[in-house]
Amino acid sequence: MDTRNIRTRAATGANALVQLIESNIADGSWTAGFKLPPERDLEKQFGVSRNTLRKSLKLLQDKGRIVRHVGRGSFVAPARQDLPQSRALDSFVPVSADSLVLRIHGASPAEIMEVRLVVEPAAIELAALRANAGDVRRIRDCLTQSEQAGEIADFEHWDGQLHVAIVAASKNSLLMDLYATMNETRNQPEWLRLKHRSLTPERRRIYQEQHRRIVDALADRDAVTARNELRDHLLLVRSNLLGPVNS
Amino acid sequence: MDTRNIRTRAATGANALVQLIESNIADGSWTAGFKLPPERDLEKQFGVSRNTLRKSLKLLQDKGRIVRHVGRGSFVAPARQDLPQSRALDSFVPVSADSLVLRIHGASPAEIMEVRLVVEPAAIELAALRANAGDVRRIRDCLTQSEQAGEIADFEHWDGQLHVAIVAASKNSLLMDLYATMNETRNQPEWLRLKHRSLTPERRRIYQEQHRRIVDALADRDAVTARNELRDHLLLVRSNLLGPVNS
DNA sequence: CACTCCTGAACCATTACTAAACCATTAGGA
DNA sequence: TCCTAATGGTTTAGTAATGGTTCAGGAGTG
Repeated sequence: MDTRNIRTRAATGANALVQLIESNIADGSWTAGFKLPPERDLEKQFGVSRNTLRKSLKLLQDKGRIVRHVGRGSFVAPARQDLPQSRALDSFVPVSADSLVLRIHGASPAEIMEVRLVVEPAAIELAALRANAGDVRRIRDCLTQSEQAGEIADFEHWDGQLHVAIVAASKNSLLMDLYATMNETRNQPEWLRLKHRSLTPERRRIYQEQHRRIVDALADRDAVTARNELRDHLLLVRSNLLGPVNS
Repeated sequence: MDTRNIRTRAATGANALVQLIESNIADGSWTAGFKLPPERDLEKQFGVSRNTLRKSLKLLQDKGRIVRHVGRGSFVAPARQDLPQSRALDSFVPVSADSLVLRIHGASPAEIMEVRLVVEPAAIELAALRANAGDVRRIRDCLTQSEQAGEIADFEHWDGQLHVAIVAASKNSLLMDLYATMNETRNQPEWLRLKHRSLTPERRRIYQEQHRRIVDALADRDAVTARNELRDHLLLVRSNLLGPVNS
C-alpha cells in the first residue's frame, strides 16, 4: 500500500475502488468474460476490507460492468458492443391468443433507469392530454402520502405509486403493463438496497419538490413542462443511484 | 500475494479445457475423423477428474466439434461451414439468473403504435451512439431483404426484422425484450388483416424510401435525423393503419 | 454525542471439482 | 457365437472455492 496516500474518505473507499477497477476494464486489461480474482484476494490486493471491496463490486454490478455468481466468481460483463443480439427473438413465449409472456433476464439498474427515461416522459405527455379528475386526484394522493411518510420505506412505496399513477394516467394499457413490470424489479432486494443507500434526507427533500412541480404541471395540462420536470427528476435519480452517467 | 500461480476455477476446469481441445482441432493437429484418446487417458493428460473432462467434451459435442459413441470412442467431427452455436455455450460469462415476467393482454393496434412511437425513436437515438459495424450491417441486410422481397408477407417479415434490429442496436437488453414482445403481437390475426388492408404498392414504395433514410442517418451516427425520420415513418404507418389520429 | 464509513471475523448458500463405483454399448478375438 | 476388454454414460458422496450476510467495534466528522 502506498503510504503517501493519506487514507481520507474521499481518496479511498468504495468510490475510489470503483474507478480503479473500471479503469482496468476500460483500458482493456480486463476484457469481457475475464474472471476477477476472488474477493478474498482483491481485498488484500487493494488493501481494504472485504466489506468495502464488496461495496465497490456492488456498484460495478449495478452499473452493469461485472456479473457475479455465488460459487463461480465475478466476471467482466460483455461490453455494450458485445451484447447478445439474438436473445430477444426467442425470449417471448406465447401463452394464449391475446397474451404474451416476456421473461426479462437480469436487467441491470442502469438499463432500467434508461428505459424509465424513455417511457415516463412520454407517458406524462399523454397523461397531460388524457388524465381525468380522478386520475389527478389519485396522483395528488400519492404525492401527499409520500410527503407525510415518516419511514424511508413508506416514502419509497408512495414514490413508486406516484410514478405508476402517472403512467396509468396515460390510458395506454400496454405502456402501463410495461412500466408495472419494470416497477416490480424495483421491489427486489438488490434494488431496495441501492435505493436505501442513495436516499439521504436532503435528496428526499429535493425529490419531493420535483414531484410537486411535476404533478402541478400535469394538473395544469402543461405537457411540455411536465415532461421536462419529470425528465430532470429521473436524471437526478439515476445520477444519485448509479453515479454520473457517461454514455 | 502472487495471484498468477493460483489455479482459479475459471483458469482450469471445463471451460479452459474446451478452449484447449478446440485449439487442437483448429490448428489441424486433430483433423476430422481423428479418434480422441479414451476419456480415462485424457483425464490424466489434462490433470482433471473424469467428470470435469466429460463436461468439457459435452460442451464440444454441443458445439458440434466432436461426436461420441459408447464403446467406440470420441471423434473429431467433420468441419462445418456454418456454426450454429448457441450463444450460451459460446460465452463463458454467466448471466444473471433472476428474471421477470411480463404479460401483455390484448393490446390494441392503436396502443401498440403509440408505444412504438415512444420506444423506437428513443431506441434509435441510443443506437446511433452505440451501434457497431456488425449492427449496421445487420440492419442494412434487413433493409436489402425487404426491398428485394416479392411477396407482401416477405416484405412485412423483413420490415419487422429491420425495426427489431434497430432497437437491438440500442444495446439495452430490457428495451430489446420489451420491443420484441410487442412485435410478436403484430403477428396476430387482427393485426395481420389490418396490415394487409393498408399496404398498397405505393405505400410500400414510400416506406422503403423512409427506411433507407432512417438507416442512412443511423449509419452516419446522426441521432437527431434518425430519430425524426423514424418518427415520421411511424406516424405515417399509424395513419395508414388506423386513419387520422386525434389524441 | 450521533452519525457515517471502514475493519475484521465468523458463518451461510451455491457452485465447481474430485473420486469412485457401476451401467450400457461396442469391438475384436477365442 | 460367445466372452472379454475397451469405452462412453451415469450416479453419488465428499471437498474446496466463492460470493452473500451479519455483527461487533474502531476512527474520523459534525
